[in-house]
Amino acid sequence: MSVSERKVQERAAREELILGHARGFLLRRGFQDWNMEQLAGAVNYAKGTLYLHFESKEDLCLAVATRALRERADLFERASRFTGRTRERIRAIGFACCEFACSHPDYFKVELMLKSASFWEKATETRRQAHQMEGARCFRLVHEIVKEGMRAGDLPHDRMTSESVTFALVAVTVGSHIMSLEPAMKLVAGIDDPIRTVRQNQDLMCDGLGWRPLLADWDYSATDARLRREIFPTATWCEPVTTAG
Amino acid sequence: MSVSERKVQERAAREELILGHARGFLLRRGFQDWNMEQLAGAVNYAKGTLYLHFESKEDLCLAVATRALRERADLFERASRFTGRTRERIRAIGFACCEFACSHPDYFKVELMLKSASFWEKATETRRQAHQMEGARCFRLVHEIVKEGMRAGDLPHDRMTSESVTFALVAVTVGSHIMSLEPAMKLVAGIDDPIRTVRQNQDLMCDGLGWRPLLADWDYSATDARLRREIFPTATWCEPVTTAG
Amino acid sequence: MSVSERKVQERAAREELILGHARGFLLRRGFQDWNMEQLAGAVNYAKGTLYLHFESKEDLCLAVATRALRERADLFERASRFTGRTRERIRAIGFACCEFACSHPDYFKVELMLKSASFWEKATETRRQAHQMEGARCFRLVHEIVKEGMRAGDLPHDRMTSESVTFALVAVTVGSHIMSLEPAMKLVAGIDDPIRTVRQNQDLMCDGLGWRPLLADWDYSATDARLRREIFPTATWCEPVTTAG
Amino acid sequence: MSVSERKVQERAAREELILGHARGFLLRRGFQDWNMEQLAGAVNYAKGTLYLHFESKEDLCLAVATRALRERADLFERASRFTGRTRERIRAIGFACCEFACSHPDYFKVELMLKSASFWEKATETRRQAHQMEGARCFRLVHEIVKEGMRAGDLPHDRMTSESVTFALVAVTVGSHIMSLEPAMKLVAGIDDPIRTVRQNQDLMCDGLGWRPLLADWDYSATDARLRREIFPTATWCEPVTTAG
DNA sequence: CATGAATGAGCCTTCATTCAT
DNA sequence: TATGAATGAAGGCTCATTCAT
Repeated sequence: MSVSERKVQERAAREELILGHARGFLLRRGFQDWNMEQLAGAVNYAKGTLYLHFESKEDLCLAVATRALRERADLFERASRFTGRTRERIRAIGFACCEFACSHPDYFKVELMLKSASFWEKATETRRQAHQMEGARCFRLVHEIVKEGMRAGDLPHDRMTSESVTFALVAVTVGSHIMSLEPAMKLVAGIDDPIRTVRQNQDLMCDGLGWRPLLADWDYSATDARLRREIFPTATWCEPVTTAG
Repeated sequence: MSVSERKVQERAAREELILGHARGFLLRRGFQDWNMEQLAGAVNYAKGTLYLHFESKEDLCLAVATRALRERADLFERASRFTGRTRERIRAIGFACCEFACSHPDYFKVELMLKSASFWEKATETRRQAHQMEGARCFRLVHEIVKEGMRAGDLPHDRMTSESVTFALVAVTVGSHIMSLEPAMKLVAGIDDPIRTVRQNQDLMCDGLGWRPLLADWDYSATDARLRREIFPTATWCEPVTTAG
Repeated sequence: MSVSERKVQERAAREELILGHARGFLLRRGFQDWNMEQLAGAVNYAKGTLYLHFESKEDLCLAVATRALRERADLFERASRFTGRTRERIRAIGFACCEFACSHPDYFKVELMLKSASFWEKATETRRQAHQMEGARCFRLVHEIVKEGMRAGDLPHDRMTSESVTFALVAVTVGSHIMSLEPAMKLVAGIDDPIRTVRQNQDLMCDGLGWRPLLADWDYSATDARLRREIFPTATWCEPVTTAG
Repeated sequence: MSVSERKVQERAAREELILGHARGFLLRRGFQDWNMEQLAGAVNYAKGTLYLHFESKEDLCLAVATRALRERADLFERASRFTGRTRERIRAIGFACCEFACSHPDYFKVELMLKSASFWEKATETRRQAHQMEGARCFRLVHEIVKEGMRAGDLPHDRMTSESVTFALVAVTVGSHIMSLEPAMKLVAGIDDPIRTVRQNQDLMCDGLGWRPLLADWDYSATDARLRREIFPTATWCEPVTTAG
């Protein structure tokens, strides 16, 4: 029993090792510019061993994406436990977003890749579902807060559906992240701290949605301080001073 | 003379033909899942002929993207001629965005592709510059209106730089387009008209930015009607009735 | 008549132009590293025009080689008219060799190429024969002098056949030329004047063959002076002072 | 241990197999007229397998040439151990030359190919150096004997440098080999035994250089007999009766 | 006659995947 | 179970040659 247990553990550890290195490759070089041989070399296992864990290169890459997405959802979940007014709570999600972006810079590059290639055909059905599930989890966690905001009267509920509001928040976040990646954009728009920009845009969208208390009516730096203390005490990300308040 | 003229025209026509089919391939199958032979077959020319027009597959694909981006910039330019309050004018850009998205659904898929691969290394310098120029043109046209909004006092100028505002608008637009492509997202968020969603999110962002007149204070359906009449009389896109006003 | 004459002349001139440039390409880049398009560009005619003169790339290259070989044979013929003892006369051929090598450095590179590729299959039969004829002409001119040397008693006729002697002379000449091309050889053997080396080796071979008067018994610098005066007054090649005598 | 040993052996054996067939192709068809697929077919391995051994077609071909050159240098080395007068010793090298030519007829075709193409750019640096090293080894072994000949007073040392003498010997040998390849030359010069012709020309050159004892003053058939006995007992090449002595 | 656009066979090389050991 | 040698399909690109104008 203990032997088989250890085997399971070792197998999991190795899978983790592979995924970690694959993630590095994926972020740095995209999908084409590396091959399974190089990955095998990097993790110090044989090529064949990789195929004991993943059915194909696409399968492996999808696993990388899913694992990241799961971390993201996990962070969202933790952020969901934050208490306070609903706008404070959605802000916690935004914080989680940034925490995630910090430890996974360029994650969206990977995510984008999934949209174009023939990953989905070549990946395992199981893994496909796993990925969609994590995506749905992220959406749901935001959606819950949105719905509560409407119930609480913080957020108008007669203008838009809760789904549309959720979508708007997701869109502004994803868009901000992606455009931040663009070096030309950074230059031209004078963006020196991409993550802060993401948060700012989220704030603007919340204000636009009429989610109270508006930026002008509340001291969100206090919220952030509490959030950090209660939920993300070990946050790696160092938030700069907000000037927009 | 007439002969050489015709030749030039025929060459241009064929280039158009190639670009058109390449665009179709790109949208439907991404970059990997087709090859030059198939494209040659589709346009009914020989492989070598393709290479009389484009130096490499990457070069060709970049040309596809640039052509689309140019159309986008052209539409922005036309929209820029719209008169009225600055918020109305930025709305005209948003309208142009939608007009573009209508005739180029999935354009952003192509654009995203450019971010990840090693296109840029393998494409001609000329074409690289052409692409960046069109991108800059789009940004600048929006930026001009933002700056005027600030000058006119429609848009607060002490909270954010004009570049940050522009970036926020770009981000929400791109993000909305991209997320709309996601079938899962459509389903889960109940999005039936993606383009309307994009416009709505732009509106929300403008409100969030405090760009007056706010959605609640102005009848933008009248603006839209005038815009259609004066600038886009032949708009292919049929805007649904706005419910958010 | 005058018109058709001019046409013939123009055609010949153009063929000459093409051959001249092709020779340059062949010498500088071998057979592979240039294409018909580049050659057409260099001579300022269209690709198709090249094919009005030559049936294939191989055919063209063979023509280049043959033309050079003909010049070589022509020089040999002129050298053959030199009078004096047979060893002086064979020396005249050696002089012709060097004169040729001077105006066609690296000619042997081209000649070597002919040995390996599938030129012969792809070239016209006519051209094949032309090439062999010029080669035979060169051989014959040397052979005649060798035979006369034997008849005159300058060259032993009981040790070797006249053909073998001729072959030995050809071999030492070709070998010296080819090895001179080798940069490494130049370096290692300290060869600063390849052509002089060729002549020296020819001399050594003649001595080895016992062709009188031997190097030690005759003032060949006087022979050379007369040769220059009588046969090659316009020799481009400036012979260095012979030290071996 | 035994397993890995066998693997190494098998790998070496296959490399040998590939090189052998490549050599055949190279000799029979030059560099252009065959492709890697055909070679793969000939050795009954897949195309990809070839690339496990060699980085490119050029690399492979250079390896063929180097391997042959190494054998040549090895034979030279063995010949160098022959004792006797220096002219006898240089004759031993000539013998080695012929022994090599016998087992590698047409080797010079391959060697010539290396001079013209862009092999050197596309081949591995390692292999480039290996080739040059073997070439230098051949030259050095001859050079040593030449220098000793001068020291011993067998060879005049005031007429030519030792390097020039070495070069002359190399030139006559290479030239004789190459011209022997020419079918037309064989015919016209009545060469029935090319190798004997090479040796004869070497002898003539030695005589021309004044390397004692001259052909007329020494019984080299006795030397040859001893050479065969002491150094090349298993010589595959059957020397014909020398008529020139 | 001269052109040069169009052709398409041909080739080297890569690399995901398999499977015998 | 882990390996890594072997595979061979696939694809981008070149270029000699043709032929309609």
